[in-house]
Amino acid sequence: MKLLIIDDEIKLADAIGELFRQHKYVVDVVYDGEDGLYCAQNGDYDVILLDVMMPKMDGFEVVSRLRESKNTTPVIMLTAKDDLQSKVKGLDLGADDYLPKPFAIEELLARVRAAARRHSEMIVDTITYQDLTLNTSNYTLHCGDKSVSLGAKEYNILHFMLKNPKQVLSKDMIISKVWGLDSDITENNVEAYMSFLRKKLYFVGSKLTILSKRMLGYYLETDRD
Amino acid sequence: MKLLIIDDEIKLADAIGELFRQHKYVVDVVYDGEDGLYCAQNGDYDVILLDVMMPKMDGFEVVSRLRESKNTTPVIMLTAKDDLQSKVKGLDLGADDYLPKPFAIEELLARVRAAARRHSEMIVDTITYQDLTLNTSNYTLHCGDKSVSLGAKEYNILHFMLKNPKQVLSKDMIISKVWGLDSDITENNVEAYMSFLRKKLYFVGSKLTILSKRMLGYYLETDRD
DNA sequence: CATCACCTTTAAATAAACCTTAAAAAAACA
DNA sequence: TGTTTTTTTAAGGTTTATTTAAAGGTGATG
Repeated sequence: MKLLIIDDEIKLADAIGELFRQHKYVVDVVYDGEDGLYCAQNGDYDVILLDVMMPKMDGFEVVSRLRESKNTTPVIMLTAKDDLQSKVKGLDLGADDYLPKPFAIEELLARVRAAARRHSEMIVDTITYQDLTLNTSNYTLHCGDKSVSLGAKEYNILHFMLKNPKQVLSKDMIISKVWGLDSDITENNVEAYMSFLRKKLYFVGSKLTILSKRMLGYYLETDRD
Repeated sequence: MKLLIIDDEIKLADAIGELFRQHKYVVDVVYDGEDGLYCAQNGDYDVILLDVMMPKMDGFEVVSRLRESKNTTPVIMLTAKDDLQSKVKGLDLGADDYLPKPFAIEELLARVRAAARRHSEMIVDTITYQDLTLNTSNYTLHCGDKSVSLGAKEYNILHFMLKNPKQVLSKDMIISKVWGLDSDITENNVEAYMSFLRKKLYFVGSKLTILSKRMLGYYLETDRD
């Protein structure tokens, strides 16, 4: 659990930080909006606690810019103002929750937990082409109800091919993509991996096979054709 | 609903007691910190109203000792002081809310209700995946009728894994989540903790094991599979 | 149809990644 | 304070993805 606290009231910010550390969180504390925005965009936080009234850049602007940059980390806004107007403004700009100061410590803890829980509705990323689905979060290949686990190199190669289907990919291209430009890997290496991958495609029962075009490279295609 | 009032201003304390009795609460009233602590530890209250400034033992000490003894009954602190410092102090020591005197009757009633509700909602605070249950309020791991206590690092790592099951989590991800971005922790550190956690999973008899994918990371899976 | 260049597959070797453990250091606790 | 627990460091042993190598295919070309 990783938390970012952005508040210019240094003592309060530190006290909250300490509180969450006692609750086993990893906590970063910054004291103004600019630093806050920077951290928010570059650290991988579960929740951000954001004060509204701050010098340089206020909380509204921070949350607004954060959302502009497509960051979806849950933000709980903290403010002395209890008025409906700023509450609505904060929520409209993309905040997830709103807690007027002074707040009860248990409530803060609870809201942070709740926000983190809501957000961690896991996103499983996949790439699909024809009957193949490559799960990019656990490196497995699915086809129908069968699946196989792929090694790092196998995964990278197949990922490359699935992202460029119908293209003939040369061994050089594959080498530079998967091993990097300056590697003393031979083309036989690619050939060996193609063999491994063919086995796995066969194993999961895909209609797709890896075919080669002499001198040119490899591509995916349905086998009876 | 059972309420404990601890306040050395006898008339005020009795008046508040009467008020809550009118609202169907069961109320105990005591007039100093020592008696207050004794009652708080031995009675089963839903909420405790605690004055800060008292002879013998002040409110800070009461709440601090109460929390030391692992009692989690919600405490609302009452005080003449409206300053941030004593507020933060109270909250840090484990109080749940803070109400400066003089206060509006309606607000007091509302806060007591809110505190009681929150506490009862908060009793179950666990993450479960398959046969594992991680208790997030005392950092223990349960499986069937066995359980183990986890250290902070073990807890954070397992928490991260339980929240993202079926995902392969790289060592980098784990390091930045658990130790923070700028730490000079090595990957071997993560490996060591995986070993500790594996022992504990085995100890509680879970069907889940931590598996690793070379070059990619770690994930949870049932062992026979 | 013989040859050559390229491709495929497999099995064994290798080196990098991973695991475990012990012990030192640091932090929490009492 | 001394004691215990947790965290970090370090080292040697194990595993396994990756690489190498070598033996057969394949098909285009003369």
